[in-house]
Amino acid sequence: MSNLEPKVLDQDEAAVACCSPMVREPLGEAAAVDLAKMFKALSDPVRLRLLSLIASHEGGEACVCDLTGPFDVSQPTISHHLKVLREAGLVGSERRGTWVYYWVLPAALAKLSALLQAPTGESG
Amino acid sequence: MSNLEPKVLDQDEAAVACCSPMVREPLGEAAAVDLAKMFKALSDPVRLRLLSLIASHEGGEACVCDLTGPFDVSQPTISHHLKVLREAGLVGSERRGTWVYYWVLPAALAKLSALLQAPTGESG
DNA sequence: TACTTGTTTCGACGACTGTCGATACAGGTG
DNA sequence: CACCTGTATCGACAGTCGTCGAAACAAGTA
Repeated sequence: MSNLEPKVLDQDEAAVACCSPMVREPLGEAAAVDLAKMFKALSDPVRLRLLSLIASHEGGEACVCDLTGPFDVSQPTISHHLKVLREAGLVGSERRGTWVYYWVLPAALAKLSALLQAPTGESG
Repeated sequence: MSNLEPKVLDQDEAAVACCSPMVREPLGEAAAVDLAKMFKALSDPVRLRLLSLIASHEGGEACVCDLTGPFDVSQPTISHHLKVLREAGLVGSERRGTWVYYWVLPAALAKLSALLQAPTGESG
């Protein structure tokens, strides 16, 4: 098909897609609510470090016992932050015997990354 | 100088660079604090829509008068959110006569986008 | 069973956030 | 000057968030 006529994207379509750069088309209200939850999960320094600690850990996953050491906050607080990351869909978790392991869900990060992609070469 | 010897990245350097994917190396505490502020600015649906509305607006910039219409919140609230975006370094603004114009700072978005880039092909 | 270790949940507290109406400020017009 | 429009700031309020200690739950060991 030709693209002679300009494509018209309505808000709903942007909301469903929700993965294309936000600089190209306005975000729908529903998509914004959904994405805001993910960004909120990233809006705390401890959670940001937790995420990168998990992602960069050997094997791509880390036990909670690996994650409590590097922080000044209590272990229940770490557990709380991990729960926030999990409920935001940014990490997965599984119990194996005594320990609970967490890993990053790459698709979620990629989704946010794509959304923020800006045309730096053109307008910057 | 040659770069024959392998480069060693310590935490401090990661904190300064703060633009490489967080999945490769743990984020430093200072970098995490800095980045969390930006993500916090993105953690509200109204601000997310404001940002995409500004970015996708004709000419890459939008007057505040273009931004108050699409929302159910009051004008002072929009002004507040724009201030948050500006103080987070995500948008720039300038007064021209009666109107105030806002535009997206692409480098900031690119910085966050790069940080979130995940190796989807390898581990996902 | 009792005990130990790893992890989550609970309840509480202070701090921060999003929202509003009222008000102040900036700039154009008559 | 007075007046109007566009935008930002102020002060207040309800709701949310990050944190803690205490307690509960999960799983292994003796």
